[in-house]
Amino acid sequence: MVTAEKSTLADYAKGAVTKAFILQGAIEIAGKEGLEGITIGNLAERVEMSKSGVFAHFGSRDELLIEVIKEYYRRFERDVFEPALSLPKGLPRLRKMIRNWIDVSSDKNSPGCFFISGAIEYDDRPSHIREELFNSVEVWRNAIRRAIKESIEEGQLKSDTDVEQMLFQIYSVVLGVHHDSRFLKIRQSKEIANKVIESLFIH
Amino acid sequence: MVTAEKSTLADYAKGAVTKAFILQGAIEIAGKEGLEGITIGNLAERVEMSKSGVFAHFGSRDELLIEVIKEYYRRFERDVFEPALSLPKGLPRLRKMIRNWIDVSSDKNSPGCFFISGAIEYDDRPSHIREELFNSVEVWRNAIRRAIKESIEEGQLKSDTDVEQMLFQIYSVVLGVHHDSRFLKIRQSKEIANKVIESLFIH
DNA sequence: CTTAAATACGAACGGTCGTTTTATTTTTAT
DNA sequence: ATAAAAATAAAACGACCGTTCGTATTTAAG
Repeated sequence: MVTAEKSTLADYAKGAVTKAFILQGAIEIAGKEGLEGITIGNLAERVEMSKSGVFAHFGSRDELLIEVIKEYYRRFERDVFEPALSLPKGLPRLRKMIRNWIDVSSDKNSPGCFFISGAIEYDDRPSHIREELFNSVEVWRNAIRRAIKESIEEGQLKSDTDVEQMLFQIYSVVLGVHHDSRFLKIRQSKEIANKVIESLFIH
Repeated sequence: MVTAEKSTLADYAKGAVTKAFILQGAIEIAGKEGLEGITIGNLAERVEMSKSGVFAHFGSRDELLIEVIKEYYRRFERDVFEPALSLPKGLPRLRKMIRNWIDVSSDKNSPGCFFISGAIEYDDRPSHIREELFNSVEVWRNAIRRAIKESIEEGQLKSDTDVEQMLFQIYSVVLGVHHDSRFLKIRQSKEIANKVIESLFIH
């Protein structure tokens, strides 16, 4: 950083670190209580700051939630999508994407999948938060769509495979494993889910 | 009602009517905002009563929510389960149960399925509300389990059908149609869901 | 018709909510 | 080292939360 380059306010060192720390706390709260469970008060308590100190980093609760979703999206990309890119195009990659997704959705130590819990929380409430969530979900769905198409092109899925139906079935299975492992506390739901996913690919 | 029969306090005429009216309002709120979206305040406003007037019928917000779940369960039984009983045991009945369930889960004019939205709202929060919801869901799942078994016994499903896996697949599809129609606003999700359900029964 | 019980209301309680304002401390750049 | 900028805190705001209390109104039984 040499000349009179104008740097964004939020990108100064200390501020960015604290902000990341706050977002981490927010994600942890949302993992247990849902995105709507994040309040300035309980977040401030968790990160041991004053309410106004937390608040100042975001300007509003809505903006805070939007940044939480953005941060979650980044992590999702890093943990679920990108590791699958090391595998060859087509079914191997698709399979890995889904497996990773099932892992984060069923693992009780992770905060769960905000794409899933958020979809319920904001299904009937138009807002910027909903839009942010919706966009993230659409990007992810497009990634799955592409992987399905590539699997067809590679000849690993039947050529008459209905992409939208396949997407629906995959998405449904992950919703199922999220539901069964988190709400019903069924331990073997992950195994069943993976078995069902395989059955989608075989015939 | 003739002699000195002792009747429950809550079952006197006027009170019961008002209570039912309040519960109706509560279900409508929950349909839009979720069960956690029900507050004594917004409910009182909706039914045009005072907060304390509403409150007196239930004694606590938790008890109100529990009664909302119980009322929803009764309606679910009446609208989803019971109409299927007129069809013969086995696949016809099972098919009808699932179709009805898909209908209430995807219809945007209905409040949606509390078994599904509630499962997300209370997945990590132990409480009496969660227990009530959990029990309702379990009763419904047992009804599906039984219908699957009867379909096997009638020879309409393969004899080596894995009941728990079939239940998982059915439940997942309904979670999928709920998600796609309510959050993503995909109109044809109901048709896809029904198609997938049929594919489960065919082979 | 009277009277007791059931029902509903209005006001207030202590809390928490998101947010604003003012002041103080800490960090960064000169 | 000093001054500007950024970060944090403390206190208070009006709004709403679930709940309690005392009182009035409505209902139903005698």
